[in-house]
Amino acid sequence: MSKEKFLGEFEQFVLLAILKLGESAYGSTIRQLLAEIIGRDVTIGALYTTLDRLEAKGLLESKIGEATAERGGRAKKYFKVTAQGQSALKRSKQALSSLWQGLTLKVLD
Amino acid sequence: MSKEKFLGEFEQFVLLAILKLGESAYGSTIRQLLAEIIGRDVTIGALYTTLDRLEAKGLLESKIGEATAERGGRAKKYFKVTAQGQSALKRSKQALSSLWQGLTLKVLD
DNA sequence: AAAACAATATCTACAATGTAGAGGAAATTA
DNA sequence: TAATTTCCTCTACATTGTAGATATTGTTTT
Repeated sequence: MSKEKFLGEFEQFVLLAILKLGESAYGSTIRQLLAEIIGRDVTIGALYTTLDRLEAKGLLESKIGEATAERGGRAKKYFKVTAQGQSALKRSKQALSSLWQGLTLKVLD
Repeated sequence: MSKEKFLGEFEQFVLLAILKLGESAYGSTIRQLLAEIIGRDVTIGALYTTLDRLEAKGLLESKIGEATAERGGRAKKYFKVTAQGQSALKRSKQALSSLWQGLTLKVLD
């Protein structure tokens, strides 16, 4: 089926963050980790838009958590990288590899 | 002055390719090297559009070569990464670093 | 139970980047 | 000067990036 599309860079970051977060990946935790990884802030709107798109493409799946919050608030939506998401990421990594090596060797430091 | 914008991934690849090509960076050589690096074809239109945009942003500069061709044809347009281009790339590399390391550690192989 | 509050997600819009392909320019050669 | 070759320009549209305002859904307060 797949068109073997390539992931955008931000998409890759998002996927990675979710992978790292494991069970606790939802909006604000993702956003937080992302900020650390990327080194700058990410607005909530930017994040959710990307999350939705990745889910639409089948690279992520989500489930609404139970509303067991302690201090009120809407239920969290937990995300998880699908198998398809993993392979997409794996492919990206391939291409990234040459970029990374190139940049590393090519002075720039 | 700078808005400190981030480079797109394809833009990074293009910049790197030009850096690697040195004196001989023009349309078709860039396209060729890019194909190797990225692992898939890049249409000529896609390439020039990006080249132009990078130049407009001051990350690249170009000069038309002398028409000393051997078998006819229009003069080549040679590209070169500016100092500004180098630093932009350097900044991108920073962010890429965490992505690359994350992907490397996070199994996926 | 209504009002205020808190935590989270959805929607809408627009900007930037990615991607293609048809077509135009300039030089060489027949 | 017409044909051929090599290369670049233009136009258009798709995808991804980014933001902010707003809606939902619980809890706590009054």
